[in-house]
Amino acid sequence: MQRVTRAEVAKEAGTSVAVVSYVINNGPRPVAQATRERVLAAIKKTGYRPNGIARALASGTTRTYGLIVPNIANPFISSMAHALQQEAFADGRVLLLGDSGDDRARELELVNNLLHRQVDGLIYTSVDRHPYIELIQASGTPCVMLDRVAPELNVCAIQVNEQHAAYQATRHLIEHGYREIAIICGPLEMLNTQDRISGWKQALEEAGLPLHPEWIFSTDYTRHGGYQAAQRMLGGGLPRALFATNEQQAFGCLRALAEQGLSAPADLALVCFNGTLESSFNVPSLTTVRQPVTKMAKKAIEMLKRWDGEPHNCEFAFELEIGESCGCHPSPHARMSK
Amino acid sequence: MQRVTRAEVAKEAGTSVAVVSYVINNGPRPVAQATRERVLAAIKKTGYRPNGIARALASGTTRTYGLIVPNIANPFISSMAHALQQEAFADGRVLLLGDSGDDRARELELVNNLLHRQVDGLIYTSVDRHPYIELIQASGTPCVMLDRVAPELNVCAIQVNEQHAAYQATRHLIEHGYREIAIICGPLEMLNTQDRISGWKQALEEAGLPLHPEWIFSTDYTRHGGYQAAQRMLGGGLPRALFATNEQQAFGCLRALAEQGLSAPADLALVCFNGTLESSFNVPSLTTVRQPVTKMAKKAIEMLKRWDGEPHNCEFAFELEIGESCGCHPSPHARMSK
DNA sequence: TTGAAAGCGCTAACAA
DNA sequence: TTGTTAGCGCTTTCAA
Repeated sequence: MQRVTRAEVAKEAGTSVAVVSYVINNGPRPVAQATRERVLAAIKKTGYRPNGIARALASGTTRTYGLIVPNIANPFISSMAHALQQEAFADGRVLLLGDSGDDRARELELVNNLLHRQVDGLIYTSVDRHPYIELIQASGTPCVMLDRVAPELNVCAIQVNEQHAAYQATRHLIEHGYREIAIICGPLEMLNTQDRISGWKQALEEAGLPLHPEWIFSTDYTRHGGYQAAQRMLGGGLPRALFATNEQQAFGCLRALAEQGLSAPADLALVCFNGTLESSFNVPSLTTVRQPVTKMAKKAIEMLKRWDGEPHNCEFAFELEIGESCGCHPSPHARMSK
Repeated sequence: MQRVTRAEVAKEAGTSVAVVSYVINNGPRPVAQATRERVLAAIKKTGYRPNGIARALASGTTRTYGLIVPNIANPFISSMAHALQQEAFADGRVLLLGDSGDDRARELELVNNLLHRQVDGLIYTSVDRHPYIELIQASGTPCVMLDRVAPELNVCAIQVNEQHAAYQATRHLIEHGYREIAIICGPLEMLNTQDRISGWKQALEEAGLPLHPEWIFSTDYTRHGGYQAAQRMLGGGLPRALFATNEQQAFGCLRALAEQGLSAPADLALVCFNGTLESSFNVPSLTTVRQPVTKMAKKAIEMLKRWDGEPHNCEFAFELEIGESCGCHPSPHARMSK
């Protein structure tokens, strides 16, 4: 296994172990050019590799961030994870991945696990937006939430204003002239579900449009959830437009529609939340609220680096990406039937 | 920060530090019931948390596996990562995520980085299937490849027989009666591209069908790649059927078709490789080669646990999931036009 | 059943 | 500029 240690390199180079460290770390002490070269030669000759664990123990930093997410298989989350890893690596760190599998108990285990591992920071999205903040704060570990959490928890968070985004998305449907606008949303007890519903409501009320409570279809944030919600919707009077609160629900919904011979935007205009590249390539492409994933990732890492223990809340501007599903652009389907 | 150490717990409990360890680890020595309770009380009182890094240094195991992938934002890969994390966690370990960002140089950095971190094992998919095996073997770190690699590299690998899968997928199109069958594939220098092309060829030759070299559309394994390849394809004489060598290429292709008012399976029958849940929910759903992700993840972790240094190669059975894109089932589109 | 103490491989303060 | 050495917090052997 990993046999060679620093002592052997020092012996080989005829120096002390400290000098070997100075060479490897480019500090904190200067090393004479000649000595440095002897050390480098010795390292090459022995095939020495510094032991990251020993280093972490002595230096007090693991050069590791923890990332806790509900489910890495969600494309929005994996694209965020991708961006975070790129940023973290630029900072010389790698990510310890904690995938809760949409399970609250598992999430708790992961929080504990990653804290024990002395991560230098934690980037955290809770399964149900009831995060285990006390644990993290008690450990003194820097932490950035990637979600809205209850304001009374004094935490750092990075997010877009989801209520406003939901409002804008719904506004967009209203500006199309649609008057019957339903919503497929996540579990009602989740804070972000509540935000998105409330943005939707606000837009409807402001426009003096009917707000049918039976047009709130709560379900999981999954394709299957969207599919089932849409089936329930199809069982009643079909609204003219729909706001789906994530991309996967939107796809599930489109599938359910198609199975009844219906499609967007012809039969139901659609906008959704947190679109990824999938939204742009889908047929029809989806009109969607886009979060600036790369910028947010950059900021998250920066907040961990400049940690001061204060609860900063950083809000990012979202973008409403116009696709074909709302009816703005002629969709390929439409062209097809020409 | 993390103040409390084992020494304080020992003092609080009036025992030695060793006993505290015995209690925490349930061994290797038995501890008297009364003592154990005193220790547990002391732990609770002081809020002590074992330091995972110190533990790793002393015990020689980090309880961590490294995962190196080309890009976590690829849905097939993220679903594999999800499954791997679940399995690893059941084994008391977490994953260090190394996302190469489709960059070969970055991949090398990550391999080195994770090896230095003394991961207990490595699960590795190379960007271009030319993995840095020597480095890993030199470190003695257990490693399982999730890809076919050159047979002369003596490594552990888990995979489906991609050539055979490509053959079966193409056979399926042939059995539909299609005679003009193109392929959108990845970069030609990649081993898995070659395998998939060769399965496609084999099926065509066996059936005595024409094999036009200009019907091999090589591109990136991305949506955009598939999109561009399809545009090139549309510029020439359109084949009747197509085998896309991953799911993202298939989606990109469908998009390009739609923009010309064409769709699958009516204008072009389509099968693809490595479908995920997206394939099933897409309209039309995709006929696709499915890898048994969960089983493969289980096996990968097991191989790392039972590491013996021998180069085992473990082949899994794939499944051809029939969707609408090949023309087997009436597609929602078809129904629509009824 | 428990205590003392020798590492694990490195960082960095202190001395020279 | 370089060498010596005391930790970092834990595991585990050796003695008691």
